[in-house]
Amino acid sequence: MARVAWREHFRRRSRRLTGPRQAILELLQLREKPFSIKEILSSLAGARCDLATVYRLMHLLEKDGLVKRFDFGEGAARFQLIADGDDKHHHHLICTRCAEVVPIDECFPNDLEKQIARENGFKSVTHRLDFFGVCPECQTK
Amino acid sequence: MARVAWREHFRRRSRRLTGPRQAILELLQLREKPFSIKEILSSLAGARCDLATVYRLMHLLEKDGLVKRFDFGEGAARFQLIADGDDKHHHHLICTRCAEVVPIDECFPNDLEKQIARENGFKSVTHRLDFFGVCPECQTK
DNA sequence: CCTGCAATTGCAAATGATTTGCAAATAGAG
DNA sequence: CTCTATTTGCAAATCATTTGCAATTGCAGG
Repeated sequence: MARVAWREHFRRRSRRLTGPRQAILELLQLREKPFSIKEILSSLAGARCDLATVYRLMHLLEKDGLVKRFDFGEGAARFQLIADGDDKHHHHLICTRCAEVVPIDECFPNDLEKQIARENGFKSVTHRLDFFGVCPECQTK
Repeated sequence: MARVAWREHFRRRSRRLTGPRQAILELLQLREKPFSIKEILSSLAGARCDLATVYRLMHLLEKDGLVKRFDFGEGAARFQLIADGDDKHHHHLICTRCAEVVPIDECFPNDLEKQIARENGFKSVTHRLDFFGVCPECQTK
């Protein structure tokens, strides 16, 4: 999602593209890895802004579907800009060292999920599937 | 894991089977669903004990492999006694209403995991797979 | 370009989960 | 029954996240 798109997106919802917001959005699109709130804050060197502002913006972007929230079990959430058209069900391969996230299209077989639901009498069954490992880059360090 | 086994397990590690510990262990084995710390504390009606004691015991039991920690994304951890011999890789079907947990033997195909690792150059790849839905019991409420 | 006001921000205090320091209590080996 | 290392309770500390509120500031409209 490009700069122009934000302006559009924001205007349509009568949301203001303020300094902090622009800085954070620019930062988010620099890298495809999800950022933690702390990373965002410390990477905002010049355009420092408040912790609460970052949290508030992440909530907003998440609600608007511009950002995806991750929980890698680190005790703090991570956020990543959602690429254009990237709104289908898929999974992630996460580097446990650097938090790089690779989208994975392979999915747990749908039939198997239905079977599991049926066998146990559960309804509305969904699943969460993530892979954890060490990325090529981190293997060399 | 039965009462006798704890005593044994504890003694071997020179850990003391105190009042609070017994009460919590008894409670944990009452139900197969994982407990949150708050549930443990409030269910300990008679034998009330300190919050810190519960947290400390859960850490200890987790380290000893007597208890499994769950994170259902509720913002607080849950813990469940590990059944005898239940130490193999498996997944869970979790009721989003009552937190009941059903162990699931079906697993994400190993070959597919290897393939994903290979295709992306990742090493030491593992996965986390959980199913969420509404259990039979909760469907009737 | 200027104005008005609702949307935002910064700051500090509140929350909620979890952890920790420490002195008092106590299990259990001998 | 004694002695000591292990535990406990309590209070204060941490950490991530949220919230109240007064001060700021986009931006729609003149």
